[in-house]
Formats: sequence, structure tokens, C-alpha cells
Amino acid sequence: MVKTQTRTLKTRAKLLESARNIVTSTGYEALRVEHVVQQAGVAKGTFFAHFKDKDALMEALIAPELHHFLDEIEQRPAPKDIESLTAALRPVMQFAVSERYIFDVILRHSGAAAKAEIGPIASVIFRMGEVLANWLAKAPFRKDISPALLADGIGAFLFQALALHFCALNNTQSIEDRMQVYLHAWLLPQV
Amino acid sequence: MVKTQTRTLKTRAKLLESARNIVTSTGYEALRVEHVVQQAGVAKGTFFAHFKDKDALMEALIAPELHHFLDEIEQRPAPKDIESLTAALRPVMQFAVSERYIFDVILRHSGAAAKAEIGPIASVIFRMGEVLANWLAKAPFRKDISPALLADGIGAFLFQALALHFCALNNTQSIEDRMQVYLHAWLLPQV
DNA sequence: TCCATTAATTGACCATGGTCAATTTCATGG
DNA sequence: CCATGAAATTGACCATGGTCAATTAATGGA
Repeated sequence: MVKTQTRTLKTRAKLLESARNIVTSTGYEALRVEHVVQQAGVAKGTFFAHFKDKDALMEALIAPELHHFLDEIEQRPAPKDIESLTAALRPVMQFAVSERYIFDVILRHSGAAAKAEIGPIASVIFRMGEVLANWLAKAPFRKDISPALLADGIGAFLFQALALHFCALNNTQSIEDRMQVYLHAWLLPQV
Repeated sequence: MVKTQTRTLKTRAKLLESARNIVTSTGYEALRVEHVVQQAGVAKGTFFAHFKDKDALMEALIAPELHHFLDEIEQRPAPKDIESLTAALRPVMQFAVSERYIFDVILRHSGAAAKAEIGPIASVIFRMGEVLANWLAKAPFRKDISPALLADGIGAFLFQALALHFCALNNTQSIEDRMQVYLHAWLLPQV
């Protein structure tokens, strides 16, 4: 019952390769669907037969990067302190901030995104919650709330820090500094 | 030196009135610039002479609503507990969630938005931080961090709760319930 | 090997936000 | 009251994402 897969897979691969080339040379923001299909040597309609819309392609490009960072985070031992936690999150933050468009896409499609359907980015954000929760269970932080809730909070503060990074009103301190402050207050309250 | 203001003001007012009518009858998402200018009886170019882009109009429509909620929050006495805080935030949450498009616009343009310029929504979010900070200085919550940081955190959790509301993966509990949990963990840690 | 059925592809076409050179309106000084 | 220059307005036009009926390619059965 599985028909005509080779052709389909090849086309999809061509589209993705073309898109990746364009992103590499001109960045995400400047990517045009028309350019992608030209490079891939297919018609425009074909693109939309493979990707629901342009954002779906963006998700297909960005989500794997995030998964890659999570893979690396999973390798690490549980963090001993706030610093090691910040260090672990650094690659994610740097990537998300490296181009404004990237953060926009992540924002649009993360749980922090108004999407009913669960796409690649929502999935990877969800996975981040799990990875962090597992990790936090073994970390020397506050124990009055569940690791899942701790992870949720880290996610919230992560988005806040990233968002403020792009906001002219608030960019006196670096993302990492800001994140450090948030994490201290969240993970190690001194009441 | 102030020339031809009446005409300009009138045109802008016509555009806003037209837009408000359309929003009232069909919602934000369905608003089309072409429809707005038709109703207002002006040319399309005029619209863009008054608003940088469609989102600028959206900001002009949505920011005042948020300011209105903040005005009401400012009236209230400082919250005695998490419940009264949640109650104060309720109108904002309900509005932000009443249409997905509204939340999208707020997300795009809040500090939680990748915008360099400070627009009406970024301003109102900033004001929310101030209002909450003033309020929290008098509230019976943790005192180990500044009111401004407390307010920042509330903002972060507010966006998180709103975002999860729209996310299929996570919508088992209501926004308010979720917010309650977040605020407890943030404002009254039990370490 | 040929036919029928289904899947994949095509590209002309549409929807909509946004631009800009040309035109009209207005305020003001002479 | 007219001329002049600045400000506001116009609408044809463009850019780009997205649609869909028609066409082509592939698959499996007889």
C-alpha cells in the first residue's frame, strides 16, 4: 500500500536542500518560496504539496537544530548550580537569538505559539520540558515544587529573556545575565 | 508650523472607526485593509500614510484595551493573596484569549515580541510591569527579590499560561488554574 | 504488456499587504 | 486674492504566499 515513495522523498529532499542552501547564504528572513522551488527545479504547487505553508518549511529547518541542542543537553550530567544550567542552555539561546526571524518562528510555533496542531517546534519545546524536568529531579534546587513545574518556569523565563533581548526598552543586560537572575529567583528562592 | 491637522485627524479617525466596526462585526482575524479603506471612503495608500502596516493598526486597536484593564488594576488595593492577584489579571487574560489573533498580535509586539521599535503594545506591557511592581511592593509575597523582578516573572508566567492555553498538548487545565499554580510557586516559594 | 486507479506534479491564477510617482488640498506670505 | 511649497491623498502597480483544476507519472492486477 505504500506507493510512489521514492519520488516523493526525493522531491522533499530537494526542497529541503535548496532551502538549507538559501538559508546558509542569505539567512532565514530572506528565504522566498519561489526561490526555493527554482533551486529545487520543481513547480510552486509542489512545494505546497510537501509543506502546508512556508512556516512548515521553517519548522522543518529549525526544529532539528533545537533537537540537536537538546541531544547535547541530555548528554550532560545534572547541573550542580545555576551557572552550569545557564551554560547548558547557552547554545539554544544563542541560536534563537542569532536571527530575529528564528525567534519569531519559534515563538509562533512553540507552546508559546497560538497553534492548535502540534508541529515540530511545539514538539521540541515539549521535549525540552521533559529533558529539563528529568535533569532537575537530580539537581540541587528547590524541592517544594515538581521538576515539571520547575522546567515549565525555566521555559517561561527563557522566552522572557529572549524576548527582552530584542526589545529596545530592556536590552541593557545580556540574555545570559538576565537568565541568570531569573533562574536564581526561580530555582533558589531565599525566603 | 502645525499644518493641516484637522483633515489628517479626521481621516485617521475615520480609519479607526471603520476598523473598529469591522472588528466588532467580524473579529480581528478577518479584518482586511481593503475593507477598512472602503468603509472609511479613502484610498489604500492613505491607510499606509497613517499606519506603518496592518499590525500598526492592530496595535492601535488592542493597546487601548489593555490600558483600560491596567487602569482598573491600578484602582484596586494591593492584593492580599494569590487569588486576588489572579482576579485582577482575569480581564487581561480573558481579552488576550478571546481571539487567537489578539494573542498573536500581543505576542508579536510585546517585549515578548521581536521588535526594535517601541510600539503601543510594548509600551502597555512595560506599563503593566510598573503597575504590578508598585502593587507588589505592598503585597504579602516573598521579599528576597525586587518588586520589579517579581513583576517580570508574573509577565513571563502570564505569557506562558496564555500560550499553553492555545496549545493542544497542554490544555487540560484552564488558564486561571495554571496561572494560580505558577503564581504560588513564584510568589510564595516554600523552601 | 496494457489498463485503471491513485499519487505526484504543474503553473496559471488569486488574495492581500504594501509601495510610490503623480495629483490634489491646504496654509501662508506678499 | 493669488502664488507657492508643504502635506495629504490617490490608485495603479508590485511582491509574495497560497490554491486548484488539469496533467503526468507510477503502481498493481489481469
